[in-house]
Amino acid sequence: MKTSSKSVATPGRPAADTGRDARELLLNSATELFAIHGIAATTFAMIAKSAGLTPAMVHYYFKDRNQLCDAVVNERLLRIASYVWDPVEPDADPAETIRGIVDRLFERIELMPWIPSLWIREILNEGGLLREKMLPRVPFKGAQTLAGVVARGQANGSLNPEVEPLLVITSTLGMVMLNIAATRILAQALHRKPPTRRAIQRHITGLLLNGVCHKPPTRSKPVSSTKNR
Amino acid sequence: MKTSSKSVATPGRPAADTGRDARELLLNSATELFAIHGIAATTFAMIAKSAGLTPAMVHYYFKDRNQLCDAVVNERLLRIASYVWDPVEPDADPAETIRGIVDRLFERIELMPWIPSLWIREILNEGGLLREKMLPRVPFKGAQTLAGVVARGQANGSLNPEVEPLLVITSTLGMVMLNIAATRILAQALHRKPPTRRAIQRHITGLLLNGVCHKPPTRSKPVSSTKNR
Amino acid sequence: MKTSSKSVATPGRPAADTGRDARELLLNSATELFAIHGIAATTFAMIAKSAGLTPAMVHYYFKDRNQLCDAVVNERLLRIASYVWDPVEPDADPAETIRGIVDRLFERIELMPWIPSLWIREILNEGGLLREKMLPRVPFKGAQTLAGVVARGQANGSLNPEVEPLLVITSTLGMVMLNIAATRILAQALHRKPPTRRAIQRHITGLLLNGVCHKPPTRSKPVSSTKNR
Amino acid sequence: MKTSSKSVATPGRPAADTGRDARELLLNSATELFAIHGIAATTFAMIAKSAGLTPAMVHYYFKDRNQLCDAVVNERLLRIASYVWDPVEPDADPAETIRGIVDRLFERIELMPWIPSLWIREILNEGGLLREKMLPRVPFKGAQTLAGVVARGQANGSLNPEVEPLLVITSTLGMVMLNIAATRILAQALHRKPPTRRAIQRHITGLLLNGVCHKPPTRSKPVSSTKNR
DNA sequence: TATGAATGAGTCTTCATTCAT
DNA sequence: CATGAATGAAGACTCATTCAT
Repeated sequence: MKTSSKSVATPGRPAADTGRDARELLLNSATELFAIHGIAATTFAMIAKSAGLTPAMVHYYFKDRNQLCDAVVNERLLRIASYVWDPVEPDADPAETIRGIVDRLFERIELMPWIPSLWIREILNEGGLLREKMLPRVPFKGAQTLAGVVARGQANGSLNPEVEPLLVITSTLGMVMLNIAATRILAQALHRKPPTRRAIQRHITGLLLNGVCHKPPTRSKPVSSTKNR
Repeated sequence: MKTSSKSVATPGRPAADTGRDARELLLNSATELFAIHGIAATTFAMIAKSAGLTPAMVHYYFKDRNQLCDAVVNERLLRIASYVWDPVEPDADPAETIRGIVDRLFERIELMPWIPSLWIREILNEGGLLREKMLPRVPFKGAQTLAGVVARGQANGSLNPEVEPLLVITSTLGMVMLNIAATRILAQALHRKPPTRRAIQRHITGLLLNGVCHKPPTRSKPVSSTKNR
Repeated sequence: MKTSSKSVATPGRPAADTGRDARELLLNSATELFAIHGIAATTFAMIAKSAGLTPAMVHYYFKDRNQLCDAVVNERLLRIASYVWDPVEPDADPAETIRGIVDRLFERIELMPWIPSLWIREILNEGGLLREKMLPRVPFKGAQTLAGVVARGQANGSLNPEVEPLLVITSTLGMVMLNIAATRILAQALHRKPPTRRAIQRHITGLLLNGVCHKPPTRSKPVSSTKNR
Repeated sequence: MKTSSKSVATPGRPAADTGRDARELLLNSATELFAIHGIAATTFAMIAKSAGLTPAMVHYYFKDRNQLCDAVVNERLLRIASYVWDPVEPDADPAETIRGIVDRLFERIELMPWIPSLWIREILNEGGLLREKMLPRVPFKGAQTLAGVVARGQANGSLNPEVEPLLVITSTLGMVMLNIAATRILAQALHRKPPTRRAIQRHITGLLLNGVCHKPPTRSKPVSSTKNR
């Protein structure tokens, strides 16, 4: 479902929370359009039209573009970040940790396909308009934990020593976002049919684990630990 | 005269005499601003101001934004693509091939730091405004050759079988672009000093070669050097 | 409210309450300025100023110049054309038919003095900007009926055989439009006082009927009157 | 030929009067474009392009649009006016006088097809940009002579008394200009083939003479007195 | 809560005009 | 004589924002 907080139309109170619905609708439209066209190039009119409402409503609920961005960060992006990073544990196996991050990220992207575009455009990118909003609020504990896990593994001698622990964070996130974002265009350019999502996931996990962990992990278990949903 | 003072231009970049030719100046400004703010959000006034000229000059030389984009593609991006991909050979060693691509790309980015941003924003990204202009013109032979090299290596049993040959293309490019783009923000967020460019390059090469090639390549030679082109 | 105060509008003209509705005001201003300066030379600023509004309002109601022209055609010109041509009957007397057209046209021009200029400039003229919009929508049945009436009269031997039935259409319309448009300039150039509208009408009717009908019509009734419609 | 004063390339003097040629070329282009698009809507760039020269050249020869208009009036329009009106004689037969004017006008239009459009648009029309330039310079003696001839004929009782002598001037000019201008559009709208120029001329002469002169003139002689060239 | 009207500021674009060459 | 470069001024058009209803 798109709007997680959609009212259940309590009988008796005809449309008391119509407003919340409209707000969610607009926020969804905004997020998707931000991903496709970029934040700066998305007009209030586009958002309103896509939500079947008027531009004045966008202004009514979000005041201006800046506060709309705040809403996207708080009510969409931060939740995703928590979902992905919070389960990371300091004492876990490096391979399992990375695999878990990749799996959870894939899972979220399946639900919200705008994630890679928006992340690449407006967070990763220099000049991205959500960068400064996200930075102070992202739960970096998870990310730092990952870096720590890798560093310790390298100290053990069990991980690829050329890898930079800090960059494992960006490489992991980026590998997922980027390959998903690039798949369609690549297949189209080369006139081949695009790899399935499952193949992409296997590629990423295989490449990352192999690349970071020096020796290929045991591959007895299936690609995804979350039962490849 | 316009052409008399034009130097013999390094591919992908006008040259040492930047500042002589208004057109080149504008094209440089445009390219850099496109990378930072995105094409749609970059106004002619911004470009002109950054080049120390008037907005009308932008129209004088490029007519409209579309043709300005054409110029960016033809006179900047395509040259870079050729430089990176053209040397790829069908019978080469997979590891050396990947290492070469990474090295050449790093080299270009050193010269033109706007490359990762622009590539991510406007080519890779869905809705990117240079996508449709680049696609039909990119020299895909090099990219396909890489995929072929990897596939053959997999058939040999010498390469990681989980890797998808097609995605090695995006993973290689992306790994470079993305880690460079993300490095600054990551260090800033975590309050550590950013990895050196050399460390980044070692990380990427190490991760990729290890990830793709199953066994780490001989590491007798230094990670990478710009002299091996 | 926009519609509640709208009067029952004389055809071809919004109504008595001009000034209430910004759209009507703008359309009136536009039509008049189009007649005086030509469509291409009339700026939105001119229209807005003449209506006491802002240029942005023109865009608000009409989007662009093309749609403004559509409105002029649909809400002004076509109504006039219908008013003038619809009453033409196939079995009527040629003289009475022509007289009727002239009279109705004069009547409309009295109300909307911009008609001749606009018609000449933007419909009649090669390159006129309303030509292509009007052509497919004008009620040509009336015009063709006139041509038929004339042709039949010529077959009878009762009308001037040198006259070309098709050109009677343009000659009738043109004679009116043109003499009205030219009167002021002519008098001014020759330093005489301009003929009255009534004298112009008598001149046109007399010249046309005499010219087309071979023998002067009975002149017992006054040249023309607006009561015979 | 288009350029009446085109240099004959005197042998020995390679291109001394190239300039005159360019000027004539530009003046021709300007005149034609003025007729089609209107003066205000014709840019220097359009004129230059149509003449195969640069916009700066237009400025070089004519300084600004106003002086370009002066040139059109002095070097084109006034000559035509003289040609048409100068031969009018005070004691001539009214019918012959009108016929002569029509014939000479047709003759000029055959050579310079832009005449009707330009005359209608920019002289006849209220707001026409050549109006004020032509007015004080037109040889009105001819026109006034025509009016006098008609008035005297009416006093004799030999001409249609309903006709206004002053308006015979405009009606005559206008009948020609307008029917020529309207013919193509009319035929196109009604899906019939347009009348030949000869049919148009017969229609006009027949209508005018019959209309003004009360009794049809003897039609023993051919339509045009100038041997219908 | 919702909207249509209204607008000022800003962007793209065109154009006449100037000027150095 | 001729041109390409350059620009200020102005036009079309967009858009976020305000406001009355």
